[in-house]
This record gives sequence, C-alpha cells and structure tokens, in this order.
Amino acid sequence: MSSEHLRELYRRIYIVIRKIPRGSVATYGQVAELAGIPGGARVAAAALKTSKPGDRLPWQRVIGKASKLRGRIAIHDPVGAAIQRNLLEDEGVVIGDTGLIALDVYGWFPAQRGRTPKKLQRPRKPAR
DNA sequence: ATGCTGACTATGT
DNA sequence: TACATAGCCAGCA
Repeated sequence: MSSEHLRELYRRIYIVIRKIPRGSVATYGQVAELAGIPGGARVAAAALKTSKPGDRLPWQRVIGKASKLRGRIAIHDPVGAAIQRNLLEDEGVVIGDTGLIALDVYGWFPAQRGRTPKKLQRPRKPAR
C-alpha cells in the first residue's frame, strides 16, 4: 500500500464526512463503505484521529456502532468524548444517559437525497 | 521487521 | 443489555 494511495483514501473519507448534514450522524463503517473501503471502519477512525483542525471536518458526526439500531461516541478520551457530545447536542442530536444514539432517528441516509420521509423528520434545536 | 494499539464491527453467549 | 472473541487494518514505537 503506497502512502499516496493511502492519502487518496483519506481524501475520499474526508469528502464523505463533509457530506454528513448537520443534525445527522454516520458510523465509521458507513463512512468507510461510502468511501469505497468496505470493512474499513478502522481506517475511517484512523483518518479522523490523524486529521487536523485545518481539514475542516464535522468529525463529531462520525460515531461508532453499538447495535443494529444505535450508535455511540467511540472516542476514548473522556474530554474529547464530552466535546463531541456537546457538539452533537448543539445540533439537536439527543443522546440518552446511556450514551446511545438512535440511528433510525439521527442516522444519515444519503440515498434520500434531501427529501426526508415524514416519519423520519426530526426536530432541530433552535439557535441560541 | 515486528508487535501492539485503537475515535471499529459482527457474532455468540 | 453487557461482555468476550475474532477479524480487521493503519499508525506507531
């Protein structure tokens, strides 16, 4: 694996992440798959971990998968995790006491292309 | 080169 | 729901 190819992979991952709309979340595996790296969840995680502020990524919208229907903040560092949680809640993403996030409500479904079925519409936190 | 770690996940108990 | 385990693969010492 050449380092240039790797850089290209990361570039594609970043492009995918930047498409996640405000108030939605995507899992590492989902991001990797959309970037053309099936089974590359850890690659997506590495891409984020090694990313810099200058990359301008909505990194808080990428979370781990806890179960079929739920996601959770995967960052280990408690400080970083708290920051991510705050950023997400500011976008209107509800995170329960368990730390779990309902993917059927907040998950990103790129196939929808803008039009969200009424059943999946979610409230947006009003600007403060 | 090698081994360990990690912002992962699917599966089984 | 909570753990354990086994694949996974890039980063890093």
